[in-house]
Amino acid sequence: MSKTNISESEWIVMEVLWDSAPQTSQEVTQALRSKKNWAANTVRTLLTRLVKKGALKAKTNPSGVRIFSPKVSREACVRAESESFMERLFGGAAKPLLVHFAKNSNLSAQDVEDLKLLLDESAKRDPDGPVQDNDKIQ
Amino acid sequence: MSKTNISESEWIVMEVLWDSAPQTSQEVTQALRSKKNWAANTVRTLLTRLVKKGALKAKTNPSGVRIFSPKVSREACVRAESESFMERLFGGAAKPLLVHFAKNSNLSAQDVEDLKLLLDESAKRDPDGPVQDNDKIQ
DNA sequence: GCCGCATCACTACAGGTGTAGTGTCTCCGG
DNA sequence: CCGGAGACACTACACCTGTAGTGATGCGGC
Repeated sequence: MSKTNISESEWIVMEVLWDSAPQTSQEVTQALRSKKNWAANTVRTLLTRLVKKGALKAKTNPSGVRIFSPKVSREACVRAESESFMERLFGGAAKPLLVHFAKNSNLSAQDVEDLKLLLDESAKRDPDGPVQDNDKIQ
Repeated sequence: MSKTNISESEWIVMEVLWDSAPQTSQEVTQALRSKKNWAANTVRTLLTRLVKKGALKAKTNPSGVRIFSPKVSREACVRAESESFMERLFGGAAKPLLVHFAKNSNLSAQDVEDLKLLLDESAKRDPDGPVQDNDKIQ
């Protein structure tokens, strides 16, 4: 629920807040000055929209300045986005996705090692493996 | 280039055409009837937009009926979408992405085996691994 | 005490999306 | 030859996005 739908620009703003919170709109604008040269009002609009969407919470201090903090964790959002991405492009199945990225990326030998270890652990956590996640493939 | 920006609904239509082409708008509508109960006009609109975007090509037969085929390959689109997804959520780095999906999916033991083999191959293709794909991380 | 700067809420506006409805034309069956 | 079934191009329209501009307001300095 709370289908938090964060757009691309909004995501960039969220990153700043996930990186360090709480921050005022001015601080966020500053933090973004290098990558996106957005007008202060643009950032404010994005912040306001994110509050309305429930992704951020804002406290207004005595002088009326809003101070923003994330209300949803980066992890949760990444999971949600990843889920929908996997659904869209790979019919909801993780394996083809992993195959795709494993093939299309240049991983260092070290990366490959790390990933293999991780896969082993995942196999250990789930010894006999799911029959098939048919429930997800619908 | 040809920044083909395919929206979510459009993607669903593309899947049908990637699956089997060429098809008329009616055939596509039929094919989608089960998952999305779209009006024929809705499908037509999506098809038209996709042609305008250059993702599909249409031939009009003598009786004025358009027959659609993909103009871009599914593979290329998946690559492009994956690229931008990886950029957005994982700063363009494949490894954290793979880690994320490896952790958050239930893979069967068989899947894990397959993936490990694939990783090995990828390591073989690229024996010493890239120093780091700094060129991509910008 | 007044001015300017920062901040806020509100408004704007064009282009993309989701989801059709309308008006027109054409072809096939009677 | 006419009417209905489909197809087509256009139009519609609300909501989302990206990117601000405006007008009110309050605080800190002179």
